[in-house]
Amino acid sequence: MPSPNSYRTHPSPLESGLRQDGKRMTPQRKKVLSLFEGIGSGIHLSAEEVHSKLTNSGDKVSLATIYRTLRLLVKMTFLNELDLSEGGNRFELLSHDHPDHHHLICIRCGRTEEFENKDVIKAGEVAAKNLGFKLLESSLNVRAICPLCINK
Amino acid sequence: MPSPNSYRTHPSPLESGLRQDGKRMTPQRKKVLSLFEGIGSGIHLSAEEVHSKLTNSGDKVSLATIYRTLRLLVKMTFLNELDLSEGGNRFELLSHDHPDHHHLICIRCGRTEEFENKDVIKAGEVAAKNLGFKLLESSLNVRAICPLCINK
DNA sequence: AAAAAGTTGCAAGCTGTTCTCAATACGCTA
DNA sequence: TAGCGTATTGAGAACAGCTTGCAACTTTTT
Ligand SMILES: [Mn+2]
Ligand SMILES: [Mn+2]
Ligand SMILES: [Zn+2]
Ligand SMILES: [Zn+2]
Repeated sequence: MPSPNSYRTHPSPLESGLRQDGKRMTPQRKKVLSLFEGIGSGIHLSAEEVHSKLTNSGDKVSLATIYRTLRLLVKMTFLNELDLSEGGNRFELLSHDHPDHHHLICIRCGRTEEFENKDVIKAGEVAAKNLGFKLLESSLNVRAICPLCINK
Repeated sequence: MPSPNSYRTHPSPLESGLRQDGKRMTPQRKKVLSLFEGIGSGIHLSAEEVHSKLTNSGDKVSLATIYRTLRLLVKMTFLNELDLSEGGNRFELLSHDHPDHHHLICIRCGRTEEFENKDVIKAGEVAAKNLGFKLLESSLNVRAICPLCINK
């Protein structure tokens, strides 16, 4: 009689995505994606932060692998990569309800808030069209000072 | 009889801006700003490019000084600093007729076009206001592929 | 079981930028 | 216009963030 573990379990989206591209599921890849999934959307982590969060929870994944995995997960559209300027790029879970949001960043403390705006998306589309460019993505970064940092 | 040079000439905006802050006018600073003024607005140069343009025209300014000067000129609002991602920040003459324009960047060849859009500016203002942030500046970067690069 | 192919960790390397510090230049004052 | 105090420079070391080469290791395929 087969043990419970011998039943083939449904492959996760990550696993099937990897498989159909000749790539392999590894513990490292699962850990990185799980971290983002556990933490939820709206959180913007640097590679270093991903590394130390995993390290702190006892999972050792080398920084090089973190970088490789983040790149892969972005290509696979599990994550979104942000260039908020100041101190390295950041990554967030790609949320399918808010795919096209923008960011308001406090340049003092780094606090980052999200917002959506149809006109901004339109503006990018119009600009690309007018000049005959094929649009990939547009991102609005608003640099500002948050209420807590204003009098410092 | 005084030579023509003995007449006190009007200090340039650069010079007077520097003076009132205890800073000094130097040939290096003048050269960097003149390069941008000569080249006109709408050109987005990296620090390396500024360095090699000056070097090629016989003016030797160290790269460290280029970086220091660019930072200074940004603080003095003669230049605008752009983070177009990919390969270093860029600098442009701050044009007072088009202070708030945005950029459409070809990710293949780096060609960068400018456009203006009132709604984008509004979007940044609204977002900052809603969250109680003090707005500094907002920039929309549209990543795209230009007509020349589309079939490559 | 062996071979093939993908992945990892480590360390070295790279790029863009800042910093350290001795030498130099600027601009005020006498 | 010589002298002085301070700002600035150039050269290179240092740094941050990220990528790469490679040997060891882990799947997967045959
Ligand atoms: Mn976000
Ligand atoms: Mn511009
Ligand atoms: Zn803040
Ligand atoms: Zn192009």
